[in-house]
Amino acid sequence: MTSRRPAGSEPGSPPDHHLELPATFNHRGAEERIRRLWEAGDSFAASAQDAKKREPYVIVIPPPNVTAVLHMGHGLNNTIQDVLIRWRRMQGRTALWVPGTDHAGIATQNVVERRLAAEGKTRYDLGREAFARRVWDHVEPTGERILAQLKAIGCSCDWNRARFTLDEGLTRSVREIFVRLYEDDLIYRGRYVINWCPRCLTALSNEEAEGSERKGHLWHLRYPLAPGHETAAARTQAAGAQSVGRLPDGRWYLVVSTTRPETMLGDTGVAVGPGDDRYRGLVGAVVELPLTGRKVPIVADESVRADFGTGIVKVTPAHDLSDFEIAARTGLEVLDIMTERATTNDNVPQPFRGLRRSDARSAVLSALEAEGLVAGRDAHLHTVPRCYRCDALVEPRLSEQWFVRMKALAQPALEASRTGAVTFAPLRWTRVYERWMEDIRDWCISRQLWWGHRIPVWYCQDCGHVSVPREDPESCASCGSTLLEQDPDVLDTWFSSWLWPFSVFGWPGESEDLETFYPGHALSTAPEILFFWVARMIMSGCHVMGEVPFQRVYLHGTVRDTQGRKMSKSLGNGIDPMEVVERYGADALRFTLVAGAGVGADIRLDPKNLEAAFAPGRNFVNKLWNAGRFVVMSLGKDPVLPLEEAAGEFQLEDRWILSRLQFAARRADEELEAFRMHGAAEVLRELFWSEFADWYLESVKDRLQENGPGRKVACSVLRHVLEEVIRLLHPIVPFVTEELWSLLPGSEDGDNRRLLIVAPWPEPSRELVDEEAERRFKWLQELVVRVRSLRKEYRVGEGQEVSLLVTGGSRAHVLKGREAFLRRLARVGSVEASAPAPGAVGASAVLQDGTELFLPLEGVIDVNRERNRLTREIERLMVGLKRSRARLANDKFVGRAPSDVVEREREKADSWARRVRKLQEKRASLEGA
RNA sequence: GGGCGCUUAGCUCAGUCGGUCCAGAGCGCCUGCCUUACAAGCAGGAGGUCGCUGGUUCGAAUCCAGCAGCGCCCACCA
Repeated sequence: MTSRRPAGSEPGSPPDHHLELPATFNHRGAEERIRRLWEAGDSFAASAQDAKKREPYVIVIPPPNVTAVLHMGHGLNNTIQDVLIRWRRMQGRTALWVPGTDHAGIATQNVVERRLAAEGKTRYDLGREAFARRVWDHVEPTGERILAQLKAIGCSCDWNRARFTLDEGLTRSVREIFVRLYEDDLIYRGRYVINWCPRCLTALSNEEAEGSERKGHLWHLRYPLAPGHETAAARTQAAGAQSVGRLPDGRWYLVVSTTRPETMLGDTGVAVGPGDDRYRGLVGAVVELPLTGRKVPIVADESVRADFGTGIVKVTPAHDLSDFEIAARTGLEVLDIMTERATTNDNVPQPFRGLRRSDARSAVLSALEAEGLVAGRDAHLHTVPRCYRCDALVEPRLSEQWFVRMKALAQPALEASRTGAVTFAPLRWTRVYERWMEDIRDWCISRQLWWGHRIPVWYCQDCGHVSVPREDPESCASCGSTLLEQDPDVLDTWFSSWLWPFSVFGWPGESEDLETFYPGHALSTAPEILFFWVARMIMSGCHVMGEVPFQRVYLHGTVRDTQGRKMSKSLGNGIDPMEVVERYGADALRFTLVAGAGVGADIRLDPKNLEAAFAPGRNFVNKLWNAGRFVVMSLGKDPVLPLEEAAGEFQLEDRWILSRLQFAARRADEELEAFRMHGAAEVLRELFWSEFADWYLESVKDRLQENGPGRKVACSVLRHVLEEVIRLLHPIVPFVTEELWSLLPGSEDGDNRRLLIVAPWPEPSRELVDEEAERRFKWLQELVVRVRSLRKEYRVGEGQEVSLLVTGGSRAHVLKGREAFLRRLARVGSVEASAPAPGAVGASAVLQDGTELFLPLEGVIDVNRERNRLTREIERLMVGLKRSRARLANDKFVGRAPSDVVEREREKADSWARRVRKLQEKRASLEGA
């Protein structure tokens, strides 16, 4: 067998073509350069023309908010999308990924308002137009940076198609859909109790008011009955009701319970349950509302439950949704007591005007207290709604707003899920989606903001005519007056996002793009916006385009810190993806995220230790780079034999790795198909690292030193497998693979003169699957590992070759001609198929198929010394073991010591006993078989 | 109040149809190696009653029931 010698040291050895490749992948230099190559090659662009030749595959990006730069959640989301897009592109699809950003109404306005506040100003100081300019000034650079960041992590979007939800085209889409829905009576204006954020000063949709638990009080208030209704109260008390009584001045009162006493100023009635016998006599009576002196009626309503509080409820229709509904059913008046100009609100008695909510509460309570009308209070845990953008307590408030009628829109979207036209991964989200759709409520879309799409509605100041036109009107369509005023409000930011899958392709209006690229295929996003966005896109898609906007929805997990908290700016536990890209490279970021996140599973990363958090990706990329570097250097400049021509000369390891490659390629496809990106990453890591690098490369090193057919065949396989591995890994780690691709010498089909990004995805070949080779090689692997293990056990250094006796089993013949292999991988000098001589000293092991290995150790190690060492160690252990056993045999110890101490003692003894047994076996093997 | 999810090695997590990938990976740890691809590495190890209790089955991490702990979503009990 050829002994090892330095490459290029004599004629006949491989050409010395030292390529000066650095030992680590220099991501800082390479990524930018590779990105330019991709862009110069127009690799990301996809046109309707292309799609005629190759079937399209379309993803529209969940447009990041222009409020701020990207966080790790975006890193995960966009890596997932890019993996899908790159994979499909290599499969030969016209892969189109449409990028863009979202104007994010409230969120963005808040950010800019906070900045103004720092300057001591409010938006009113600037006025509407100047404020809007100010927002644009913030949004434009941020939007640019977001797109640059997406590029930095390797996203292969068609950048020429980048859209913004507030750009001209999308504004047209918003206008068109608003007008259409209005014409179809699916948009209406009405006075309802909506969620009002008193900090953002705008209405919110139901979804934008998030429930949060809060400790508060349940107050019990006494409401006196109006003169003339005493008999009703007396009858009630006679019937045994506890919540009716008499004040010192003789007036009768009822006790009502409320968590928000200040709203009593807006009460217009009191309600009891219709089936509540205690209060049957009260219905129809009149209460004199304290502090205001208003006379309000007592009504019966089925929403009032007898078993909560006193079973009597105050009704404040303008400030509580359920009270509003009671009023609607019973005809109670609606009285708004919280207005922006509260100081002039005639509904509120003078002392309580112009107060904040919390001040109003204490003022009302002390006033009631003074009149002896507070019966008491209980601690109470309740859920209060908060603004999803600023966390302020949301106020239910009667107000005139625009709504979308959702029932009809939801029907086809619900159907789409039930028929499987759209599917969710993980599957469990299907039910969540359907339940929401089933009892969907109307969508409040008007916002009292200045940043967003202005509501396209004009009110005639002369005749009151309301017009909702496609073009801005000059005069009233009804009376001709030019005194038109546009609705001051803007639309919910999601009102533009929900059109995204078709608005980005130029809707309204026919276009080739729309025709070609709608519907798309997959959507990847966070489950938080399932209702806000995903569900609504499906509704608008079905309604406008008659088809769901995508077939598959992948809802990925959340990026959290080590404590499981969601990463957020306010907690300061975020990780800046750009910092990771800078330090470890985009590939390291991507691999870590992809490999770390199961389907829909959260991913935990330590923001305080980026080094550890991204080690999996960084290590992998480095390994990939080095294996690639080794192959490139080994191949040299000589032309590489096409694989088909080498086929006749394949060695066992060649057949093995080629077979494993087919297996991994097939699995990778399956995993990606099911959105199991982590599964793909794992399969490919196993193939590349544990099989190709750890075993195959080591197996062929000797052949590479030759100069002849053996080397040629090895080079051919080496090159082929690396090339395929690089293709398979490209969607996950695009930069380092593209770099290696460019370094690989020209392949048989010459297609690596093209960029890897557009190279074909490997097709598993049935012919290269070789189960026999896999079995044999697996056996060899086991043998090598056992020999290494024995060497380690008996401290036989790697500098020393051992000989090996092999008997039994069914595969010993596989060893024929594997001397070089065994020497390299296990430092085995010679192999003999024979039983050890009687009395031979050595170590033995049995493989799974029954093959017996015997490693003669005499002469290799000092047997006597090793035996003595073992004896000493055994004796040392025996001392401890005996003592331990003695304690366990002692009834006093077992009886009195705490049970966990006894338990630990048992474990200790067991573990000692095991070790002693092992060492005794070792010593026995040294005595000779 | 409803609904959903999670609990597997010290840590973070895979585990598809119940059975030779079923007890796995990465990180960490121990031991030995700077072996000319890679110390961000190589080789050899240690480490887990798969949350608990029952049940179904020839067979359960996997299916069923109950329990415990954690987390998420939805909901107008004032």
